[in-house]
Amino acid sequence: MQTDSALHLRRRALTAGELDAIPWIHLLSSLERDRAVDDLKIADAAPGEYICRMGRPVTYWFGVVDGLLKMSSDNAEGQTMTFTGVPPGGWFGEGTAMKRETYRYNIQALRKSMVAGLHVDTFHWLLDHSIGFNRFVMNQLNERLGQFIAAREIDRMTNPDIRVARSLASLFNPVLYPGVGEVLRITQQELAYLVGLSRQRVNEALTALAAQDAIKVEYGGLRVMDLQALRSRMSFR
DNA sequence: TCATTAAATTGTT
DNA sequence: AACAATTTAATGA
Repeated sequence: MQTDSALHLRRRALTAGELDAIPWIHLLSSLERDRAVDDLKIADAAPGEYICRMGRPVTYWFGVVDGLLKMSSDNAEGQTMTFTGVPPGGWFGEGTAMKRETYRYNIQALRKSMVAGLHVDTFHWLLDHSIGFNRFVMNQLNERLGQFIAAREIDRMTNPDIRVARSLASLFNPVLYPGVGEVLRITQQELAYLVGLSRQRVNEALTALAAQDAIKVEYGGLRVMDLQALRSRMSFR
């Protein structure tokens, strides 16, 4: 299905819109920003294509400009476990980039996406020079920790409605994914892949959530009406 | 720009 | 898993 070759990042000038989709770019001084922009590469990822694979040495710190990615890992039995989706505005791999280790998970495009990459060396240079960048990364690590703890809870829930609600809530996380905003572009099929349910069941759960005015179901996407309701949805049915 | 057609997505069984 | 209904994207005059 997908080729084995690494994602091909090409260098080109990013448009103003693409730069705006990079949340940390505005935290830099003009000097730092010039250096970052000069190094930034951009790539299109086809559906199913791998952005990075477990065990490969870290070369880039990645961010989603547009589209939707899936973060997963393969356990000892060879089964694939999905951790989370990565919507626009999300950056990942900072932990491994800091330690210059190998990727600890796979990142795969769920649909045609646009991915930006910052070379690890530049990533380290920014850590050494920009306080704003450090703050961003620290905040990022902290927020993701919270998200992964929440993900463990989600995994232990049996009720599909709640699983869908909580998974959605984490995709709408404004700190980790500032590019998402009010409307998350995701099909019910894609959400089904992420949550690990059938599309039918996801559709049913979404209809239920819409009936409670927590979300609005739109063609090719979902609109949050009440993020708090998604987060705190408890089991009662 | 509009009308037609194909493709994607959704709702339902 | 299959189907029909609906929405969007693509095409070409």
